[in-house]
Amino acid sequence: MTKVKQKQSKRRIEILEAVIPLISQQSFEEISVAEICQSIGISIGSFYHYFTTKNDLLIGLLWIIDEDLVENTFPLLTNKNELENLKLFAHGWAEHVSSHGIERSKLISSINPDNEALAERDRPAIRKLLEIITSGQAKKQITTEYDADTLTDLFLITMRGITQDWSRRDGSYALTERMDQSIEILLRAFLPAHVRAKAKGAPERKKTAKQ
Amino acid sequence: MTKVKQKQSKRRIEILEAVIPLISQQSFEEISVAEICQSIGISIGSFYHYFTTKNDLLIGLLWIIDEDLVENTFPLLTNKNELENLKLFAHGWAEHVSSHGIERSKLISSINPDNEALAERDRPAIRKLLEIITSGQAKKQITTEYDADTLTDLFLITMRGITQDWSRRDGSYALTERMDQSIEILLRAFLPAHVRAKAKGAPERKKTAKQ
Amino acid sequence: MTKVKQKQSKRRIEILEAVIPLISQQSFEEISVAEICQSIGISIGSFYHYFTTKNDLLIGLLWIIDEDLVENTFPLLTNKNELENLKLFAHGWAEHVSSHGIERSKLISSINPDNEALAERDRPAIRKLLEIITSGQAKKQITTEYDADTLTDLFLITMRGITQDWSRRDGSYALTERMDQSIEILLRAFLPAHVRAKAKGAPERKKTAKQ
Amino acid sequence: MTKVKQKQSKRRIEILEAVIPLISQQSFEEISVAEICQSIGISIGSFYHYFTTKNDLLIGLLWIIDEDLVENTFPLLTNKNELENLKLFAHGWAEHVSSHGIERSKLISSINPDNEALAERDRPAIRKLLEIITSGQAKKQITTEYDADTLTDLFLITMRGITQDWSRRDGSYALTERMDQSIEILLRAFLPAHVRAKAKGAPERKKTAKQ
DNA sequence: GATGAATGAGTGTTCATTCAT
DNA sequence: CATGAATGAACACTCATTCAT
Repeated sequence: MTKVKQKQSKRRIEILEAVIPLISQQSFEEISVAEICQSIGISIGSFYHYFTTKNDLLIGLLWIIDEDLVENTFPLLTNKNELENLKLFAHGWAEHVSSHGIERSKLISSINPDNEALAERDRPAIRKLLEIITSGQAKKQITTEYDADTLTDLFLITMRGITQDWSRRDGSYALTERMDQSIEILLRAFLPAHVRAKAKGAPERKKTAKQ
Repeated sequence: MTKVKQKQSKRRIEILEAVIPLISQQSFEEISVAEICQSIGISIGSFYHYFTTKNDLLIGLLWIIDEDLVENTFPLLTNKNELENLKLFAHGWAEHVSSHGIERSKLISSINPDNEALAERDRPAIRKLLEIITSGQAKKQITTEYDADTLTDLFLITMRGITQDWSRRDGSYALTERMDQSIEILLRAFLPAHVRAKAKGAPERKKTAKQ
Repeated sequence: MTKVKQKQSKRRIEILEAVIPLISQQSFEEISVAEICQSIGISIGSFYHYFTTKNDLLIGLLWIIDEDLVENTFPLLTNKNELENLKLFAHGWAEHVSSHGIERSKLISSINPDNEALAERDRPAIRKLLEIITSGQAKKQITTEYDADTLTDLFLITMRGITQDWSRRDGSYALTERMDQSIEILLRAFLPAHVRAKAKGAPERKKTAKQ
Repeated sequence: MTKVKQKQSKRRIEILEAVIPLISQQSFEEISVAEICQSIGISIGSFYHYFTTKNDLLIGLLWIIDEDLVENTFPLLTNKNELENLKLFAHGWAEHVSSHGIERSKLISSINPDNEALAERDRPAIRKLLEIITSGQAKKQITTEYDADTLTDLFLITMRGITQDWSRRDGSYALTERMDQSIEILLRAFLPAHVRAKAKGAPERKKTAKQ
């Protein structure tokens, strides 16, 4: 992260922020470097001064998008009940994704796995989730039948799965509602045995947000 | 479906089957029509005799891949306990995916939602899952606190999420084990209230299959 | 002509006649042999049985189009006044062209001069015109200040020029009216000196048919 | 026009001028972009840096060819007798065409009428002719039995017809002589009634320039 | 730092023609 | 006579990247 951070000169960040809106309509692969440069008003030469490669731009984009998530969502996770924090986390994630357009959501999921920098993308989110779940297990709010890593992964995978489904369907339904409901169901599986016995489940039968 | 089926001449299917192994190494978008033709030993002209477009080839590929899944997995789902059938379904799906290489798995998830043929891809799987879950609810094996559509979607999304995680990580862990474990956890959320009280969860603490 | 005629088997003519309507919308070059075959319901193999080449088809097309002109226009040219016959000839030509669509008109003018058969296309028309003009000169109806060949060429070139202008403008005006008027003017130049002195020109001032 | 003019960078014009000789041998449609680039020694990438499309090149070519005609022919049209100016105009046109090769002449006449830029090509020429004829009518040198537009069109169509005949026959005769003679005859039709009476026509019988 | 002209391999696709059956 | 699968050179055009100024 530090290495990446050093690279982020002021101008570079300005360019990144100018590029982000372009990704709302066309996919990253569809848009050419020339188009990007013309749209944001810099020369191709300048572009290649700040980014070694088009892929380098992608990394930069993911970096600032992530920063955004961390800054806006993490501070909210202060609930005593860690299950609530998990719900808030998922809700914040969904809001973050849906507020930035489908293409950007696709951008995030279109990971080129060759790239180490990209593979590391989710680290802050993973760490935060792991903290919450570990804490929840300590507080007996979350089952200890499975270890925290396992539950973290499942939680993350489910969030990503929901997000992808939404972008596959071109954002045709309300992502946050859908996320809330799905996570509510998933979290039934996170309850410890003694709580599960008393749980009443969803108060009423609900239809999916998705049409 | 019939129209698609009519198109599937013997030679066309031969070509499709010859193309599949090529997708194990490079992504569909990375591989050019010329490369495909050279690899499988037909002329470009012949290729365009059987496929109107490169995208037409993609549709054809997804078609036979789906057929494969349906033929090999669906007949196994004969358990009286529908929760077991769900586990078998997910297991069969994971086996199907992992036995065919990462690239092919990526192929499946790289859906271009513009394409109706592709959008319909999951239909047989969705219908089958819906049947199982509906039947499970009728048999009081699955919670009725959420409707069958909602649960089906969550199940499908989780399966897809797991598969994608695996291909994102270039198949670096055993997909089937991972799938089995994750689905086992998810299915805790599917239990009806009266069953949950008695459930004992996982018999012993397990580490994730993923390293 | 005889050599060409021998080639014209019954089936060949049937095919030619089936192809003609296809040329009304798309140009000859735009339409592929495969499309032609599909449209008229023969196999590619059959096509190449009757035509050695796509260009061979073109020659055949021009041949029957010409026949049409000869059959429908020449019999009308029986006026005593040869200037009237010239007008009738031009009028018939214009009707012939405009009744068969712009693309067919373009087809006629898109002559590939490499091709001898095509170069000879206009011969019957030229011969007929030459007859009329020669006769007109003999009858003192047409000036003898220029020889018949010269006048014939000018007449033909003007007719073709008018036709081309019309097809260049995608048939946006009435060709026959335009032809009549232009030829009327041209024929003023064909009058012998003693007639010109008495001529009154056009009875009234006219606007061009073309908008 | 201004927009087009702005596009004409120095390098672009250099390329256009380098392309012109290539069109003397093969038709524009026959020559590929790759061939053009190789012949004039630029990369395909460079070509597409200056021309958005192969058709864009065509427009550019017509543009500079027209400029040439205007610059070299229009200044000569200063005669008091407008009929003489018409002859000079036609002569200049013929010289212009024949000095630039048949293929270039074909290029000019192979107008794709979809293209607005191309449709406007003749405008300067049309306007100039109209001026001459209108002026000639005012001076009683040209008949007023037909309006200036009609006569202009006929004149232009005849010139184009002659040019096309010449290029159809692969430039096998002297275009300028042919043009002069044909226009001389045509202009007999342009004479006002009172002049026609006195006209003596061609001083001696001439054979067509064309063999 | 900034520019943008130059590069050229690569793309998906077309199509007249051949020929074994 | 008839078929249609097979061919493969050719096409217009794209685009990430380099580098001299």
